[in-house]
Amino acid sequence: MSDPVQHPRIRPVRQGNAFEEAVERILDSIRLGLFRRGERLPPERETAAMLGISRATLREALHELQSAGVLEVVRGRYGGTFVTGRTALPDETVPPADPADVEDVLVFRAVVEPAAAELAAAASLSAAAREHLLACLRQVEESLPEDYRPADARFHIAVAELSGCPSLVRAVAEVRSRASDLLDRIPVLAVNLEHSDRQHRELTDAVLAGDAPAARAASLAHLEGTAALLRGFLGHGRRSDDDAPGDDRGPA
Amino acid sequence: MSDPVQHPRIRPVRQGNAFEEAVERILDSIRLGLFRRGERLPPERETAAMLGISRATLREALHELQSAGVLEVVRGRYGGTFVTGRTALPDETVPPADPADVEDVLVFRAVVEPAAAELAAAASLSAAAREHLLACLRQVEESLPEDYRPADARFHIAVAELSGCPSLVRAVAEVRSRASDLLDRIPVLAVNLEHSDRQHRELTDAVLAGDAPAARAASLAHLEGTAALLRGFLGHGRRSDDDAPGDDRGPA
DNA sequence: CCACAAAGGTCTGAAAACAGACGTTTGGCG
DNA sequence: CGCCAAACGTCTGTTTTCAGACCTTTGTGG
Repeated sequence: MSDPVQHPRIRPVRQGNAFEEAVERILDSIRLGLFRRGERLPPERETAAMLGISRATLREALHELQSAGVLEVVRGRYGGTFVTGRTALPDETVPPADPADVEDVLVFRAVVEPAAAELAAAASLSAAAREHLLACLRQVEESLPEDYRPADARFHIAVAELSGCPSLVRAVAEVRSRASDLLDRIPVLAVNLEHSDRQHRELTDAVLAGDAPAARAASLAHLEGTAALLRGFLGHGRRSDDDAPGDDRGPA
Repeated sequence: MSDPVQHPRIRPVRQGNAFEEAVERILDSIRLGLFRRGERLPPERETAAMLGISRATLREALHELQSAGVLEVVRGRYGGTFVTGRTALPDETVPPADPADVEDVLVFRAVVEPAAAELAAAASLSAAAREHLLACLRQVEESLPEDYRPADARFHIAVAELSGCPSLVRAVAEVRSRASDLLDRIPVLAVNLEHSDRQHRELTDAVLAGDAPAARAASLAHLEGTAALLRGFLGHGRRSDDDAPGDDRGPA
């Protein structure tokens, strides 16, 4: 009763505690490469304001992350909350993935990421923006395998940022976080990284060249690898082409 | 400092009270035509669970909506919480729209709605699903002008539901709600409705025919009307074509 | 007429979250 | 050396939210 898809707005206004949610968000940001090893989080008051929670609640979250070894806190001037690089929580259990959820993530991702790439290519980019994109690209290429995922995520979010559409950036970041959760459940093959790097390069070139259709196509192609992997390990193998959005890249 | 787009995951875990948020969500659902005049909301316990809040908090929200004349409550068996049709809160002030937000809504909408239409067309639809879509279409066509907006929203959400991707449905519903807020700020021209109805018919036909590219194109074309309207009244008139996503509908 | 089902109505004590003032540590600068 | 700035650290009282038991209303059906 009460199919949730029939009530898309009647859904949780919060997921669990403010405190747990804060832990998740910060961890997410680290796992997405938005805060890197050695970097400092914004001051507590600022972070609390960004999260819309009180400083007391934020501090609970920071303590949790601190005792998990994810963050280190330094007092005094030029102090702050620093990222260690560790990203595992002690109590993390990995429940089996729901195939419907896998499909949802993959489809939604195939909607928002290519669109973001297309918009990024269509936008007029400042020199600084171009440089930033290239920097993110280099960092993926130079990252060690264990740091690959965050660098990769950060690169893709950087692309989305160039779209100039904040809602789209949020959507990309969120779906990517969900995808990462799923990817954590399956083994990583180093062979794929090189292939991935090539695709990143293509995507970057298309964006910088202002070639929107090419950027869209490159993004889609890049997603297909992950999609196949996840569907193979976690889904029920529904791989017909006709549920892929944006299949207008082929001959019309 | 701390550009929000740089921290897409560090954003409010809640917007205001649970109670206010609940009021918003329910009102949203009514405005989106997901609950119609005379319909009954799910039982309090169920709604509270769906919203992830306690029943006490939900009841605060219901009381607010009740005293605003939006809801009517009937006790006893076959009782429940019923929608009156009124959708205005007493204290609603309309702050000027932020042009950046207008642009964000329009762009994001142009990303998710055409994608949803495309997926809906590509999906294999049950007879019931087809019938539901047609029913929603008819209800838009038959709606009185003052009920047009909710019927219209419901139709578009129905299309999104056919995509089979819950995240996409949520995204469509949310962005449509934001767009409605903006549309409330500008005058409505009855002339447009007929045009709109034609486009709805085209979209429906494409979806039912399984013609994904046509569905995408129809959806995009339909959005352009609203987009032009909103940009004209509220934006700063940036109307170059090259920031429209999915412009692959024209000759490549 | 009575029991039951299905809804809303009420109450209470506990837990979570908040706001905001105030304290402490540390490094730079004059 | 002493002051200041910019962080984190602590505390207190209040408000919000929760969980869950229990009550009341009302239509149906035996």
